[in-house]
Amino acid sequence: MVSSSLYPVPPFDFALSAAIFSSGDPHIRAFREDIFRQVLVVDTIPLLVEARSRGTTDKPVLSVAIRSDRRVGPDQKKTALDRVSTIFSITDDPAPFYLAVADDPVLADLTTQLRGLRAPVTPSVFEALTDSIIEQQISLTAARSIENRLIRKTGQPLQLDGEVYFGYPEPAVLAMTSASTYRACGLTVRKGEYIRDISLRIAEGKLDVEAYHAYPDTESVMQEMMQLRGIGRWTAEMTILRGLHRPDAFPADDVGIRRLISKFYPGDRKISSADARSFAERWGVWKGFAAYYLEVADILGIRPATGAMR
DNA sequence: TACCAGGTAAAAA
DNA sequence: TTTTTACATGGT
Repeated sequence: MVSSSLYPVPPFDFALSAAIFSSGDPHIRAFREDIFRQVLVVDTIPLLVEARSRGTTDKPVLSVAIRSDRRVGPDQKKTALDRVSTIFSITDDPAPFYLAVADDPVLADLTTQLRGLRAPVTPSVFEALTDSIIEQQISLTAARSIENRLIRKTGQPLQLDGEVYFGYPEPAVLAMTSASTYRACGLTVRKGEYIRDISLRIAEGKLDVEAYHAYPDTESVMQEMMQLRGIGRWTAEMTILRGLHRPDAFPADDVGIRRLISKFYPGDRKISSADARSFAERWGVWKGFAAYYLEVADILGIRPATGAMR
């Protein structure tokens, strides 16, 4: 076992940032008893990373243990640590975001109550993309159960201490996964086709979704992603927010986000996608992070101290 | 039981 | 060109 420390940019609240994984599958990715666990596949070797806080919100320190059934080299260790840094976006400075929403009474209060919360990022763009496809239309609970079945069925297993953990399947694996397997995991036949087609193009080297990180602006990524079958505006925005960690990606078509705006900014009627899109302009380039703070506040039952009307 | 839930592509009109 | 429909699971 290898252990290392990471030093996030403060303020960083590890327990708060990891809370979203509290209900996760312990053999895939979960936060239990103050420890975050996830399998990362590095150079085809599955590693179990265990991260816990050794510091405070203002002096944050993350202790990361890396476990495997094989020998872990220094390069693999570094890659795994980099991915943990990515997952919790520890190099982000929250200050500009907090400053930008200071004029919004609701967000100003929520960013105070949730100080140090980071929006988690998937270890790869590919993972954000496939998860977002699975989450189309159905409830998050239904989607999570389908995602977990697919990962257990196709992901790379890692045996440690009599437990079996699963890493997220590589594109090459999902490219070879049969229609009946996707269907058995609970995906629609069509969603299985979307994921398999995209995975195949990646495996063949005809598509590089990880390269989206280098694109200069969110709009250019959107346009490119929406050329892919199965990727509409909602899926592109969800993927960019969760996989690229771009603060300005805002899925205005999302029924959950619209419900959150209605809840935290009570108005006289339900809001449309267009309403949500124009409403979010108050948060400027930070609209995606703002939506995430609303979501976590909702999950944790946190209410703003001061009410605000639209 | 029926209906809705972080949509999308394809068929029908 | 615009509108309608099929899809699959989990919760209410």
